[in-house]
Amino acid sequence: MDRRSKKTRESILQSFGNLLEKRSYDRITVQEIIDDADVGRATFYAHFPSKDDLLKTTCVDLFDHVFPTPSKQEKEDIFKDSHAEKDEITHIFFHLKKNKYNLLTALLRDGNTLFLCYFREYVDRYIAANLLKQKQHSGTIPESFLYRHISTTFMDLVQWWIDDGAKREPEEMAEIFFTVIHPVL
Amino acid sequence: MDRRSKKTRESILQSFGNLLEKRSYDRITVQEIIDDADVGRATFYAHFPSKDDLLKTTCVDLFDHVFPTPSKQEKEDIFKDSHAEKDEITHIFFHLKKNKYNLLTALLRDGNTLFLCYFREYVDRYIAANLLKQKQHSGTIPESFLYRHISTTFMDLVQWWIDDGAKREPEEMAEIFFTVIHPVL
DNA sequence: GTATTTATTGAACACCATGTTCATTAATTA
DNA sequence: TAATTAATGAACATGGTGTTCAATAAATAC
Repeated sequence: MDRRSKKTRESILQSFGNLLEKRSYDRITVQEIIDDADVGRATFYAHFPSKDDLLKTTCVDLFDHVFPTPSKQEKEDIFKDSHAEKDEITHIFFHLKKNKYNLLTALLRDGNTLFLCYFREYVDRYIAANLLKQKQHSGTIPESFLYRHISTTFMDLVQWWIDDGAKREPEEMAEIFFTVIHPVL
Repeated sequence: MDRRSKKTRESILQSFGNLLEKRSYDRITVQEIIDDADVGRATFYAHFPSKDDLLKTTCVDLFDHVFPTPSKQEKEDIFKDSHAEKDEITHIFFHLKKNKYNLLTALLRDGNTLFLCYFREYVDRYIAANLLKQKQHSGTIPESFLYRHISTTFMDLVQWWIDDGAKREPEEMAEIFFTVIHPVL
């Protein structure tokens, strides 16, 4: 890719991230972004068709770092024991704290509907791929609600953790998650 | 109150409700509301300082119908057994289906952040007042997350129920709620 | 090194939505 | 009947999004 394109794109994403830490998404204007990124208006729209698209790209960047795709050696590990499951969740909390933590904090605090949709998309996929391997049908709880409930609980736990300053250790968070979720599994 | 004021106000709220069933909140314009309600622009702003304020009024109207305030004979019932708790939740699901069901469906489908804030406000208050009477401290789960988790689970269950067409009976919903929640209480 | 392609620029523009103002008119209440 | 209160609509200020285009600068191909 052209060096100019790359620089422009990254400058926009960077500025957008900075601004998100100061203002909620709705209250950030394209004008502010391009002023901060120091690019022309037309340039912005050459890279991103809309502000919402910029948010989308940001979310994809973010979550692709956080939720590993089970592609490589892990593909062999289809039959995991429940210990491995806990390690998986612990791992996610590590990632959440390490990669783009400020950005995630800003987006969660904001609570924007679009962002939450992307977040849920990734969590749903991740939970389905890693936590629902073998399950017996519980009596009272409809399956479709159960799946949803697990994703929702995970998202809610992340939000609570970060609201609290992400002070607790990843291991402890995984522990809490399974304490809440295991009885219904 | 002046008959004119009352009529205008109700006409606006009615039209807003109608429109919410067709379009998401963000995509409804004040112009559409006043066209449908057949009132002047200045009149609209004499009644509601902003579109967001109209949403707020709508939410308050809605939730005040759904979540009963424990004011009258119920004040005596402070020491409820767990059977009464289940009846309480059943009761809420009845209300949700009976009162302004279409409006609620529209607002939930939309998923607007502002609406969800009001929803959570009411749910938090309700759960705190009716479900957290006597509780022993569980070991692993921090109390502040537990409270939040119960509210979130309730909201999520309502959303799932309504997405599914609210086909299930209120009693069944209360059953599901406690099956999910009781293990952590 | 020159030519060609590709990206950036900025200013002007069209568009649309919010919320305000005000003088006029109509309904309500005293 | 007089005084108050509400409704009206058109014009307006403001501020945001996204587009266009001709000019310019940088990157790449030859």
